Amino acid sequence: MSAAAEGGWSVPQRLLAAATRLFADQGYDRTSVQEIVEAAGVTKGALYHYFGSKDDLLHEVYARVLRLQQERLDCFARSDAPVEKRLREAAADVVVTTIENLDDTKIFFRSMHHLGPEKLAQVRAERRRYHERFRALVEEGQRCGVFSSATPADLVVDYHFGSVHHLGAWYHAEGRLSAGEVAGHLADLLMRALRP
Amino acid sequence: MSAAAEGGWSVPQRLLAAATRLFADQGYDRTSVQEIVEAAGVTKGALYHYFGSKDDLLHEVYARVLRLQQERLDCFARSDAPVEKRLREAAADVVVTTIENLDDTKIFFRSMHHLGPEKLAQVRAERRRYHERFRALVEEGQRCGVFSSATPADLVVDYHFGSVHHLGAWYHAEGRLSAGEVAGHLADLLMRALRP
Amino acid sequence: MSAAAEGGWSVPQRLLAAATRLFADQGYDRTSVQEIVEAAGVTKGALYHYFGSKDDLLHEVYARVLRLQQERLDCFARSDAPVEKRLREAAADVVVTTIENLDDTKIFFRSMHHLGPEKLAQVRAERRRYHERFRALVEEGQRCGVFSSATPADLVVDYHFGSVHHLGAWYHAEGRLSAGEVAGHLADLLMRALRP
Amino acid sequence: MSAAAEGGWSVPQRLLAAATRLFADQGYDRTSVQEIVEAAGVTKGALYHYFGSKDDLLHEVYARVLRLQQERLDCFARSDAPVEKRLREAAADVVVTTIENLDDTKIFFRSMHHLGPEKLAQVRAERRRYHERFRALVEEGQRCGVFSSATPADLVVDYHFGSVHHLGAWYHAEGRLSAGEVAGHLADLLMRALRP
DNA sequence: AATGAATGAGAGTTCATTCAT
DNA sequence: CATGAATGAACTCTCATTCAT
Repeated sequence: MSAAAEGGWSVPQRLLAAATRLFADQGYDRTSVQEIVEAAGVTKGALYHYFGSKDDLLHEVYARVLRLQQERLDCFARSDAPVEKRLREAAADVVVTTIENLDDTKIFFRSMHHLGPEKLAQVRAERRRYHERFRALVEEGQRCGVFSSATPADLVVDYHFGSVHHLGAWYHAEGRLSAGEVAGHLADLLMRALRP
Repeated sequence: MSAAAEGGWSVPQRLLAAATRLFADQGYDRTSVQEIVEAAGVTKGALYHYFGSKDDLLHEVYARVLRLQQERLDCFARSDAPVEKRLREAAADVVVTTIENLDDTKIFFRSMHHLGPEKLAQVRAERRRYHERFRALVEEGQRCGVFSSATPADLVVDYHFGSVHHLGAWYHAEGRLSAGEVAGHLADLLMRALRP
Repeated sequence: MSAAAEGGWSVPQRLLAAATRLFADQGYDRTSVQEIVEAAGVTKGALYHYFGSKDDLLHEVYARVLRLQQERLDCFARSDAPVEKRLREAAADVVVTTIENLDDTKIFFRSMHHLGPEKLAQVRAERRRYHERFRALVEEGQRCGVFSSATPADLVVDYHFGSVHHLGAWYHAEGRLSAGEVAGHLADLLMRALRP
Repeated sequence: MSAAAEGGWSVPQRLLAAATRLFADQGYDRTSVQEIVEAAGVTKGALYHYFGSKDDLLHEVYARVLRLQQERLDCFARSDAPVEKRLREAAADVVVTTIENLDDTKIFFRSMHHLGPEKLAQVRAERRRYHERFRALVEEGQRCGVFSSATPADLVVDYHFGSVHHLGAWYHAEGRLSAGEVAGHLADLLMRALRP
């Protein structure tokens, strides 16, 4: 009954959803715990019953994004298609999932430095694994000769992910291009830059 | 005499320098006015004598970055070299000046949303002009046929600037590559992505 | 079965033991109900099933101490030994039982003011009876002339009990002196101070 | 002018006085910062302008008591009177000054454990020096043979100071005995207990 | 008998800003 | 020009207690 109230979501789900929206809109520091609990329709005590701190909420958002992206990338990387197809699809997919979770991603890249040291280290470690898996695809293609080796693979990865992070700064759902179209274009740019 | 003290810098200069370093290291919200004045070796009264508010300090940092980048871009765009040379040099130069002013740039992209509405509008307008001038170069090349038209010019610009914004997240002065080398690689990637 | 678990103690006993240790170590205000129930291995609901409030736990500790001390004193006072022997034994015994229940005694003297008014009055009344019974021994000796009458009896009692309260501040079980030795010395000091 | 307001006391003095009274009446934990600033007629900001924390206020009270007692004891100990006179006067004086500063002393013995670890260590070190100076007097008399050596000197000191700490529990200014009378009696008890 | 989610009031602390000097 | 005392509102977080289950 009380679970059915407020849209059938549980209290921690509602809190996480409210925090995500507010953190994305206003930034972590500019969002008060009071705003979050009001948006979720609960009291402060309830928040601290489920989350140890405001920091914890942020960490939960990160965990969700990291898990999602890691799974998608694994999926593409493990395919047995030619490496250029695998990289292209991974490069496009990270754009689509970023746009589909634009709030989470905005928070991710804007508020990461607000995490405490040990949580930050953990997030960074996961992030690094993600980057390395992506870089491995680039290096594989460079070794096979299907990609140019003119640019070090890690710079290529940073180049592409730079544009992915930047999506939050300009992409709007009501804009001219759909998520898929943007993804296609950005993946194209990457593939063309890698042509030997 | 007091200007000669503390390295010969004026009080407002010292305040701005201290604020820049602290904002870049800790973020705008995490930096207190008290920290700034202590780092600058003055008192709060002095800060409020020269700057209307903490917000004003942030705005000054922005103004400095915007002015610098605008000037550099104008310089390259106005040259009468072939468009591919002009774009390549502009693309590389924005990387170098970003790295040379990495603190300012970190602040720029991380704390923009802390500005009040009217200042934000002003900054965004200047930023848009900058983007458009850059885009004009891409479009000029596309019209001439020296660049591929497969990707809309504004997406190309966002792709490149994405990687520029991202520099603050990974570039370290003590790293493997010099600013010039990174700039060369990133400009290369852009030019290769634009090959017809 | 659940009584046999956790060392065969009942839930209220476990709660009282946990509360006693924590109150003595950290003080009443610094100890949260959450800590108590965790230390006792039960939940908050269980605590509030057996005790009306956190205050009640404190009161139970007091009741235990008061009952114990009252009984011991009665035992010595009712003996038909000479008054100097009765007083000496009572004075030494209160030291030993205080040391043997040092946690309870620490709480008693440090947290008494946390009780509500009516419970406080009740505790103080019992405490006063205890003092008066002790004082009666001193006065009896003074009337007989075996003790000096230079100092009013109530001051003598406060003098001795002051040192008893103070035990919690310095006595450690691992120290140089056993409880019995300390008791002997303190009782000696009292008796010597009372020599005519 | 603003200094003349509120009785001519400075803001930090008023805060310290208010805190002392409230800590003595209600205990440290039961006294809120809000109560203190209201009693002092200032705002919370003012309190934190002068004191780093609520803890700091407590520490200031301690520093005042410690300084006072140390000075008085030094004064008596350095005299060239016979040791029994020096000890008697010191033992009586600590009672008088304790009664004259009963609020501070209550706080001292009841709330010491609320200090943070490093401040606590500092206070304890000063306290120990005080005890040792007192003990040295007892030992000197024991060596000369004017005091009995039946009880170890440190136990004697704890015995006396126990009764001093205890004063806060029963002494009232309106009571039967003046501070000087109580001091005389307690010093008498000590000296008689030390008779060979 | 026992759970644990949820409350709501209040805790200590921070901070940008003002203003008399 | 510059000081620094003082403000007042907002901040994150804690906690004893209740109640439906």
